[in-house]
Amino acid sequence: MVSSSVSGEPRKVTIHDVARSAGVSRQTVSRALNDKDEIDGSTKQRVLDAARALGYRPSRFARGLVRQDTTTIGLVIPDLLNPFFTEVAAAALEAARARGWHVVVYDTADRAEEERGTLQVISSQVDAVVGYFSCPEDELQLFTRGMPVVLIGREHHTARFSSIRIDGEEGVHAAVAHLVAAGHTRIGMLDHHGRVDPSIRREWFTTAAVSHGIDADVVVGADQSADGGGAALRALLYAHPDVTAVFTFNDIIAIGVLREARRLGRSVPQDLAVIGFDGLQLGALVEPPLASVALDTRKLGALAIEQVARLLTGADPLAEDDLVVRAELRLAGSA
Amino acid sequence: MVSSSVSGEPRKVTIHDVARSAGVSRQTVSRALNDKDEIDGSTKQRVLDAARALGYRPSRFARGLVRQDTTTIGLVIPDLLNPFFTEVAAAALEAARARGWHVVVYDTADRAEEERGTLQVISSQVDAVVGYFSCPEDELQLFTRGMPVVLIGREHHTARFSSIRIDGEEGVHAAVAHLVAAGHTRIGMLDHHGRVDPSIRREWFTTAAVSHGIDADVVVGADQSADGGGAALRALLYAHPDVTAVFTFNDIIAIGVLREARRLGRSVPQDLAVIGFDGLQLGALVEPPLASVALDTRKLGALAIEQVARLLTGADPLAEDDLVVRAELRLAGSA
DNA sequence: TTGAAAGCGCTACCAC
DNA sequence: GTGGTAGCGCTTTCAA
Repeated sequence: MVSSSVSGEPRKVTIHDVARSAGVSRQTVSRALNDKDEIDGSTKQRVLDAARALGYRPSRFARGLVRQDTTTIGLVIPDLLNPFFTEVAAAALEAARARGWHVVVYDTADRAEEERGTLQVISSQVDAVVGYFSCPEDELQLFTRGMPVVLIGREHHTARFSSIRIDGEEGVHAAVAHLVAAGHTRIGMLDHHGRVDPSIRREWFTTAAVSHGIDADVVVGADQSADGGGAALRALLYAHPDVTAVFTFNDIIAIGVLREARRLGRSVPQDLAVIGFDGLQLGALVEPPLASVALDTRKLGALAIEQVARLLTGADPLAEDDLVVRAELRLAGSA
Repeated sequence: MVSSSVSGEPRKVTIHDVARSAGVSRQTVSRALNDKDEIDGSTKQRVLDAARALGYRPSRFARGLVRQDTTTIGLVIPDLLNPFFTEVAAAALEAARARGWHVVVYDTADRAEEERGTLQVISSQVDAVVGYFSCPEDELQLFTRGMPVVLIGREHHTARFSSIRIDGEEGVHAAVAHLVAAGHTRIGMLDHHGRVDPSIRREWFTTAAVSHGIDADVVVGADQSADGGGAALRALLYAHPDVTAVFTFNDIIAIGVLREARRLGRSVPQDLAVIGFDGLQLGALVEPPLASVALDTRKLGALAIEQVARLLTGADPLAEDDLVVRAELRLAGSA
């Protein structure tokens, strides 16, 4: 039993209803609403009044169907509250706006489940997808069938999707070189933890440390939060009291380190030099300002959007070599 | 002269093309793509192959037209990089996701021009609008004709639009009371500047100060940035060297104050107590942690979405009294 | 200035 | 299991 007109659920007002109510044809309504010239002033007013009275709003689907001129892309972010992703999102938004595109933002809360749900729903809502995904490529491909996809921050390029790779090798090398030149011989790293394998950022650190002839195994895992950074610093200093410099997986962790160092009575950078990774704007707000192996997040977003544009129009996509953002050491008070 | 098939611009592949290519009808294509049961496995595969070969992707407009079940709202934010708006945006996204809605995010870069452009374009892309607008109501109404609109953070409710009001009166009163109880008699405020009239937050401060019998005119304008906060603190201390406590327009400014105080050799909270406004998560990252008259940004976002939902379904909208988020004093290391 | 008709690309509801 | 037909709500020809 389906009673069609229960309370609430006001049936959609269409252009037809407005036409009837104003005593004109649908085309005339369309003319009035779209500010066309070929319409009498009084008729137009009458139509507009009727439309308002009925609470009419044109269907964006019907309209989009007939004049297909809008591009909408989906931006998938693990956590908008994480400043790094905020910066990437802002950059992508800006680049998209420059092209007149619309961006639907999805925050997957860093959960695979949400990621899947987003993928399900996204394919019928956007023309292309940009963002971060942790799920396997097979699954990704399954849900995005044929839709252009650009992954951000993948460690390696993949065969099936375009991706923007982050290359921090030189930057991390420069960071370690700087610390060594400043006289540090025991440099610790606070890697992220929780995943099984060590991060690629740790690999960069290891390579750099080895090439400078210093220990590369003074590493402790940290939760990716300021609190996590603080706790990890304590653990690190407990295990290796002779450490005088720290490189961290990212800036958030580094900020926790700065805070914890102060609480421990260690002054930065005299007693402890700190270099983060990401180059967040946030790093300038703390005291001392955070040195960091910095990523150009705007370039990250712009590149992703550029590649999507090419994929969408069928133009030659950018080659892998061009889809790279290199991190650069940016010195500041903390080192 | 219209040459229809210039290079680039690949004409849209429709379900019809796929049907022809696979030698089936359009309905069968539809069935294959939508995972319906009533289709032979091999047929399905053939259709899927054809679709992929042709690079077919269903039109979201056509699809949306026929099964109108998706709600998309536009979220308009002045600056996504501003942590406060980031928090509001994240909250709105979360609330929208809980309802299965899509959210198109527009960053107006705090420019009236962009705001207008966004408004122009938004009306044909979303079912409702939530967010911040600085343009006059007339203009707003012009562009949003009939579309539900919920304004956030307006100082007063308006007749024409729903709005979520922020009420910091009690919170600011509590902040001043706390400072007075701690023995402070000269409390400065760093207001935002750039606008003509003093902010409503300043009014709250004034009221609270007067009611505690202390000067309410120790006020300096600050740019809404950490640097602005630092500069304003210097100006404030220069003009009023006896100030021992500062209340700021927002947390960003307060964080600049914290940093500047350290540089000036003033320890917080001993030499200078600091209380911000907003209650950003960011406040917990600095040292000492920032005391603040805190807003529940999640409630802000959730309320806005809730009201949009009511407007959209025709349910009874929330009354003005329910569309308020009250700020509460949250003490921390800085005060 | 206005109206009739066609069709955008897709899915739902029937027949077969 | 598959195909025809009829729309979804709108704008764009083209006639009147």
